[in-house]
Amino acid sequence: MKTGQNDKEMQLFLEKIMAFANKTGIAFITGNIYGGLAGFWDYGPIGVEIKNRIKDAWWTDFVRNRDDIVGYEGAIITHPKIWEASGHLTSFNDPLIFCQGKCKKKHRLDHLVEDQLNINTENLGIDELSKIIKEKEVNCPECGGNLGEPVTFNLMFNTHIGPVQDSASVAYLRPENAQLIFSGFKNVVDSTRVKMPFGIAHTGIVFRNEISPRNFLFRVREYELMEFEYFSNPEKTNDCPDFDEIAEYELNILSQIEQDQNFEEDYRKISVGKAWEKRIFKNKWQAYWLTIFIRWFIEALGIRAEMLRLRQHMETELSHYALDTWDLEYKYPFGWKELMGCANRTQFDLAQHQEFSKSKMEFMEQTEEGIIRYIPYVVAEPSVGLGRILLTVIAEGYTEEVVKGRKRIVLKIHPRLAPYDVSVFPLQKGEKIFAKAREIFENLRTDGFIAYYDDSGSIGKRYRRHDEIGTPFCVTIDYETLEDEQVTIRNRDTMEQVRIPINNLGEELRYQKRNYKIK
RNA sequence: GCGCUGAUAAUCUAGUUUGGUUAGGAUACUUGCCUCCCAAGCAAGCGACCCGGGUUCAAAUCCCGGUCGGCGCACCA
Repeated sequence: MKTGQNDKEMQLFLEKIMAFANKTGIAFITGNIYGGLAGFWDYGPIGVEIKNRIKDAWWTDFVRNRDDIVGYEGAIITHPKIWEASGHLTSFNDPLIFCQGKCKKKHRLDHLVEDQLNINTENLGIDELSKIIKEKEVNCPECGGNLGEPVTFNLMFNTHIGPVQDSASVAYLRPENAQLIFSGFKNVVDSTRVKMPFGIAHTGIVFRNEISPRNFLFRVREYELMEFEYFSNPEKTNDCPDFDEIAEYELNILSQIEQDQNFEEDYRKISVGKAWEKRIFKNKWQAYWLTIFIRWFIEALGIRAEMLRLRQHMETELSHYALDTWDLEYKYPFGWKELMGCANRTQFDLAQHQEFSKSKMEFMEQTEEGIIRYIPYVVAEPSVGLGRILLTVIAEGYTEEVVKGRKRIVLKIHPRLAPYDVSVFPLQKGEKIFAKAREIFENLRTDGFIAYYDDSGSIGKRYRRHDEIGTPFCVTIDYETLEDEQVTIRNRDTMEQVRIPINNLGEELRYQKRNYKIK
């Protein structure tokens, strides 16, 4: 990670991005007229467009355009039993105790009892733990101070169903979407003709009562997750027919090995095929999906390859349900951080739901030997926060250039993600030229483009305004247009202009959008 | 959540040390004039001391509490 002066620069960059997002109508802290609410964000007119287009790109590429993934959307307020089965009710409820002495530090009550007294705490509740601490007169391990009364730290938001608020009416706002996919698994299997292996995709808002929200849109308490669970026959978890097609793809990797060795570089380069041969990945499908997503971020969203890496979780880092987890990390202004997570969740969740609900979670498959039944195995769970992609896309795209001695701010984002496809300007004032420009603008809209019309200020000012929000193309109508039926297309990144017949306009814009390359 | 630190218009900022005039400037935005292929110029307009309490004749300025941000620690199923 960078140090010294660079740290300062990076920090200033994040602050610049936040001010930029505010100025251009991308994102605002919610309730800011009342001072703001930490960890919750509102999206403005430009932000909501970019956000929706990112979501649309994801859904189009991973659900609509694939034969092996179907969609699902669960309820936000969830059946409480789901979180008992998933383990969230125990692992999201941490018993904590605060030092009342000098250091004021916070300790996990269960860890304290385990470390200090060597007692297994697995089945002990907060009251029992508290009693043990008092009986054995355990003090703060940091400063020896007295410990106060324990509190429960619940990372799930809860609410009550119905007007009576008692313990029987408690329900939780979902902290992840995955459990809605698992608990709805039978619904999908029974209502559609899915064949193994296949995925169930889900997008939607989740709620986590994070302790300290930080870094703009990065760590927040309410955010939209886009993910799918990819299921396989547990006997065939490495049967990945398309793997060979991507085997040569070069990945930036920081596996457990490099982290154990305190590897000095940010990552090591290796092809996914070689990494699989060396069993750096534990599952072939997981390697496949991680590669597909790396490629998606680079090619479909325009993120620079050197800003992305795959980092494997250390054994101690793994969640209770995961066999192996990889983070797809982006080099944010505040360091390498998770953009997407991809866990191998095994059969854990479906088995849990089978046990708790008494419903069979088995999948029936017709094979040459006859019908076999099994609990499907989740080989990969690519799960990504929409807000984090938005932050990444803005951080990647935000560019300052000097043009003729003046600063030009350009949001160089992929045209597929831009809030407007095209903006239409009449070059001069005049009724005829306005009418022509309006006509072209309306035709572009009819033709399926998200278009904007602007006739205020100088032409240069209009270009700059659209550079800032990332509009990739501006079409200018001048007096000659009225004679020769030609218009000028101006490119956001290069500022170059081409003059083409109006009849070819839609086709040309579509071509340029499809073939867009970020330098 | 703890510690350090900060908060002046949509944005950037002067003023806060040492309380005292109508809180100054730049950018952006709106309107008009002029110009028309890269934020030109001129004129006018719009717009702020984070919230609450205290001290004082008087608070943007001093004190206390809160909110929000940044950094460090902790947390990140």
